[in-house]
Amino acid sequence: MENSFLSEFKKRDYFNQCTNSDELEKLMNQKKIRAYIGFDCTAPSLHVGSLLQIMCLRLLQKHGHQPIVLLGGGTTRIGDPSGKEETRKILSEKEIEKNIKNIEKIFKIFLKTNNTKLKPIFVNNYKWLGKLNYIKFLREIGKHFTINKMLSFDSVKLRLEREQSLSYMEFNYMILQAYDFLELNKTKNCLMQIGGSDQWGNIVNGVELIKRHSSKQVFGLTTPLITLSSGSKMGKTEKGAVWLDKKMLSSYDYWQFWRNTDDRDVIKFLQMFTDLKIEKIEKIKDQNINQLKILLASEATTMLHGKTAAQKAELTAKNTFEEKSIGEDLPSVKIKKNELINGINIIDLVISSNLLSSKSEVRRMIKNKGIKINNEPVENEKYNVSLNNFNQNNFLKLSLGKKNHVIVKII
RNA sequence: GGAGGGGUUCCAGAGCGGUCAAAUGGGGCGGGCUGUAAACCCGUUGACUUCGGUCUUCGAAAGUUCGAAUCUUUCCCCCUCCA
Repeated sequence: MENSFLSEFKKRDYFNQCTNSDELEKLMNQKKIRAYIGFDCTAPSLHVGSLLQIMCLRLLQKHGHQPIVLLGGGTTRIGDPSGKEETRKILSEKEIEKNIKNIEKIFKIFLKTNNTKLKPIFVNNYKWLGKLNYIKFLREIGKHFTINKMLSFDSVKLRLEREQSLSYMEFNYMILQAYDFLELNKTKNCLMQIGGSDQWGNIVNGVELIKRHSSKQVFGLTTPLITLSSGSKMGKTEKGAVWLDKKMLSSYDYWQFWRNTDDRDVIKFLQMFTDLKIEKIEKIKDQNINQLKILLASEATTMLHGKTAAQKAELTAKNTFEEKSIGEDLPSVKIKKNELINGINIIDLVISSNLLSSKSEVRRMIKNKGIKINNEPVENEKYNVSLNNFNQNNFLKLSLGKKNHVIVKII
């Protein structure tokens, strides 16, 4: 019989590779298991690039399996060479600890549950990696790895082929990740590791290490690398990374990110990043594409920021784009009434509203008709904004291009 | 350790004494078209400006020169070949 978790995993296009599909299927049909994914803690938050992995953990939960979230305080101190062309900067201990705390919050939102048996288990590998004894480690763990094989892994091979230096420290990363899996297997009875396709090598190492060291069978499962139809990487926009954190990216901007999905990616994203049933998506997939984008945006935003925030974002978007009026969820800046008596230069207003940071750029935008006040392009950089520009509610809409709007309020 | 090649604006990559804030391509941004999409077309892409200019940029520092991204010296970093 086909396993429900794996079957949905595949239907939603999360599946890339598995170390042993048949056996895993048997196991997951027999009992509920624990599986883990490791996350990098180099940034103060995660961004959409990690969302697929988070969704995998949600899916585990949905099918009654318990997720383990490994926040790699230890491995972040080393740096994964997979897919990296260069050694990346090493963060201070303090920064890493701070990042871990912050990232944990994200998981508590996505993996919220009342069932204590399914609550995510948080582990920090610094706890065990931090106190490793080098000699003991080499004898117990190191002996299971051959250099010959390690050299053949893409993460290492590519770096060497390109003749980019790979430090001994980074070279050890894969061993440490394998050791993490072993440790989690021993202490938490973790039977599976999931990861992006770039983690395949690292995951396989863990599976093999456990087989050799403990003679147990565990599994590895990877998700595909999501490529956008436009060819670029998922999760980057003009404004930078799409963070999964209100403080770093507002719920409105998050909603907008999904709303602006390329037509060709909409169905795929509905499958991957919403909880909508596959059958339902199948049914609605020929509906108006813009309606589907709104659905996608609202579903994705609800999951992270809650229903209220999602509705607010949707309403604001409707007001802003369809009715060209003002939505309350738009960012706002306040301005003192007495400053307006003599008028404020348009350039200064744009700068103080944080739409742009350089005056030259504002001038350029004005030349290109990219700055608008209440939907009217500003024609001259010497334009003065005065009380006349505000509506009866003391609001004014200041726009940069079509998508960036700020409400200016008089106080 | 020896011999060569190189470090240029977000990236790739030209320039090799003045006409260089630096070709070209990519990316970004803005405008047009549209559907807050894609494709396409146009503009723009160091900062400040009283729009005359001014200031800071071509690995770092010092020097030659009226004048340097371009020449010299020292230093730092990367690559190729030899040992």
